[in-house]
Amino acid sequence: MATIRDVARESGVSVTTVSTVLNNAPRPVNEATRAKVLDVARRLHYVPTASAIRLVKGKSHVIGMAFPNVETSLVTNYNAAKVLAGALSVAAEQGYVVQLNPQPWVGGADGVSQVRATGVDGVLLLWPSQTSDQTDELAQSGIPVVVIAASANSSSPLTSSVDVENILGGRMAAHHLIDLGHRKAVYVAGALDQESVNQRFEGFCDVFAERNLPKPEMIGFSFDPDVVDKAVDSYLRSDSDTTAYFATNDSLALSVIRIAAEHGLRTPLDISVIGFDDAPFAQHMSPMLTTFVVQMETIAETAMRQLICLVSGEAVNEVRIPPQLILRESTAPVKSAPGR
Amino acid sequence: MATIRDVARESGVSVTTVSTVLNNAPRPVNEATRAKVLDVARRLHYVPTASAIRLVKGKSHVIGMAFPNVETSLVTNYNAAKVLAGALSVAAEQGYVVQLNPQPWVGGADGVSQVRATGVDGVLLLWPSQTSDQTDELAQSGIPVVVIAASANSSSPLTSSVDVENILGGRMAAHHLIDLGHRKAVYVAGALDQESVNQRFEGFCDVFAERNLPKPEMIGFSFDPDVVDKAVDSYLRSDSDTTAYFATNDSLALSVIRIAAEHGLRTPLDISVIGFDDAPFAQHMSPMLTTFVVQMETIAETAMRQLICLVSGEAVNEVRIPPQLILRESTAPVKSAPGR
DNA sequence: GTTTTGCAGTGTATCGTTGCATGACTCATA
DNA sequence: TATGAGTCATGCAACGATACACTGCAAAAC
Repeated sequence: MATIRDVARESGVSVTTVSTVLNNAPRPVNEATRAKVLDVARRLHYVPTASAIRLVKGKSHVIGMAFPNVETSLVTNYNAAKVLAGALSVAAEQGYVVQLNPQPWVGGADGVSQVRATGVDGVLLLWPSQTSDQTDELAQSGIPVVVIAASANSSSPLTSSVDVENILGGRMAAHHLIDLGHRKAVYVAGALDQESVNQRFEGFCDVFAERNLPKPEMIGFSFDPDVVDKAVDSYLRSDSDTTAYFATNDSLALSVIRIAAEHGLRTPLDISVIGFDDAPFAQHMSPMLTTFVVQMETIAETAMRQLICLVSGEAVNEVRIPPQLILRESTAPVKSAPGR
Repeated sequence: MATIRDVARESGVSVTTVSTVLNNAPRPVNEATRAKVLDVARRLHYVPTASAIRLVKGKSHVIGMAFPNVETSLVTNYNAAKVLAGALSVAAEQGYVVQLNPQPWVGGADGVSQVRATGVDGVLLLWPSQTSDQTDELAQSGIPVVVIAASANSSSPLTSSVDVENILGGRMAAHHLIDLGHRKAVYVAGALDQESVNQRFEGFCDVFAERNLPKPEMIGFSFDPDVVDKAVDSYLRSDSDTTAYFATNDSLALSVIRIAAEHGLRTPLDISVIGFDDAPFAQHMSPMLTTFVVQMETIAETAMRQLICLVSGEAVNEVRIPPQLILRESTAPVKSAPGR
């Protein structure tokens, strides 16, 4: 492979002049010299070495995307591919390249050093389960981080986050159900430690409080779907006048509908169910699920744009994207004569 | 950020010694010196600069994956995520990182220079639609290429490919249908220029020839699903004794079943249909589709392993992975009294 | 005549690793 | 007791591309 020195020697000029010509740098170069250099470079099929440029420029134009369990989440989590797609389109547009990191960078003995060692200009952190202080550490070592679908929890100017407006989502769900005449509602949590779960519950409860209605109960504190199923089952067994269910995600909503059916409760005739995320199956099931669309591509695009700003030294502000309520068949006005 | 020179100065030794210590290089270093260097490096939070290491080593440990239309294919093509997952797991295991390239590297004025400029050690090329000679050019400039789900068409020792054993797939489909009593079959092609389509047809026909049965017709030469639909429709209109359909992919198989139903033909009572790829919907539709499972993760893993071998200077041989026929409900013995 | 301006181009430092060189030893042999 | 061989510990310099600081030189401005 030809180097810039080869081109310089062959052209009879210094490497500086070759560099100046090939980069169209704003410095005067004699036209004859320029032509000569260009010709030699072409003849030798000269292509500058990427790592040499990155070394001197101090920028790699590579963005690292840190998925939790990349290998599995890409195939199982329909949002992962969307986020990737959104991030890629902006990266391409801005001349950046995306690198996928195999292991969860964050966490572990020395995650920060590991990230630094990969030479990325910035990190896009996807829904980290632990709200870690690694974000801060990365920012402190000069690597900007933008968190997607969680908050950054950092005061550093090198961090930001783009998340769903979860509290608003909870409020919208509550308004919708209350407007349909429902008075007693339950929130099916699924996973406890994700802040989004709590935020949606918060917004949900706020509206019930504002309307002077009883505070919804939260059930199903677990990652394990079986545990949640049992919680829903035992709740249905003990309770008789709850007519509205709000689940943190569509899988849980589906479970609620199924388990309720086992108890003789038809959706939406006897109960109304709202999910979250608009999973692919949400519009193919029966009844079609009323749920929230989260524009993951948009979120990822915004996050990537922010990250590139941070890499370029510009400041950014955190962004919250409102979810969109999609009215389908799983919610309906409460029966005029309540009680089974 | 501290550099190796800072560590050397602070420790009172040369950069060579620092490098030796930090990399555990097989050179004798005084124990006191070693401890001192280690201590200083820790105190200064020294992390070597990725691009500097890549520059001197001449290896980036980065593999580029070139998708056709990355942004869209990741969300629409269920195989894309699987390939990514498989490639990632092997890359992680072998200490490599995967980079996603936004544009189709291959094709365009100077795709080869572009790839070289990204500094990847090798390229994983996914089902390239044009069997391009760019593969050869890349290999000639020293960058190994492994093609997934297509053949490399290159004699360079720096290229390889991992593909489905398409001819075998075609043969298996033919054997299955003939064993069920079918005598007249049609192949629904879908896309003409992909070699896999032709290879499956080749294997399919071979078996019919061996059994002295009429050569199956190939219909639906188009990328456009509507055109294929029309071709299937007009074939059904003109033909009355074909009982078996083999489609290049599951979407087409689904179309065949739907269009046949419009003609009053029930699957599998009146006709049998085989698809290819085991799309997610194949086992949720009614009738559940008899189709071929292609272990895309395995293919991607194999391809990544081959690529890493090539990067390390080892030679490899092309691999063909046999597809697996999944018997479900869309194929059945031909009716004893044929003719509608 | 002196200073300023513009042009054309060169020299050097930068990152971390590695092949080669160097110096200070010890030990054995002549 | 010199000399040579061997070992241990360490240093020097080159690698590629760029940015910055610099050198001449000529012509124009004062």
